[in-house]
Amino acid sequence: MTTEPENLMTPAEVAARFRVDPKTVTRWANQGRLTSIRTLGGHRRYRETEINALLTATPPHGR
Amino acid sequence: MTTEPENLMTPAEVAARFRVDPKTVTRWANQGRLTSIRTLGGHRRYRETEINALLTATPPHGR
DNA sequence: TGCTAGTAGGGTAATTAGGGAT
DNA sequence: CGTGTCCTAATTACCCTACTAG
Repeated sequence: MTTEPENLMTPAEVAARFRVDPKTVTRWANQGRLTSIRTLGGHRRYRETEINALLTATPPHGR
Repeated sequence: MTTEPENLMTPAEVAARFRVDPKTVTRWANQGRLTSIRTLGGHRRYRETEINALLTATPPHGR
């Protein structure tokens, strides 16, 4: 299927994952660093899969 | 739930817990001693659980 | 319809990254 | 060897008012 429904997240939800201000998420979207989908009223929604992919940790390489 | 959201801490918060300069926390991350997650702007966030684990006191082995 | 929380804007202050000298 | 400090550039946080989501 070419049109799979995506789980969307609100700015506040994305901000909570990254521990940043919702405004910062908006800035990322404006800069094109984040895919944003607009509601008819102009509010942004974000793809959950993309957020999870960007949320990668660098684990300690112990010792 | 296979992946639960992690509570993240800012460099300043981690530094306050350890009573060190934020720059020192950055060094720990660069050396791979600390797990770090990056914002899209390059700022680091740290896992609260990991910090708490590292904050465990070494009790005096009394007598 | 009204109501409340959240978001879009824009401006300005505070943090952070990175390097380098100590 | 580890940490704190100085510097500049970049990123993020907080302030406001108006509008949208539900």
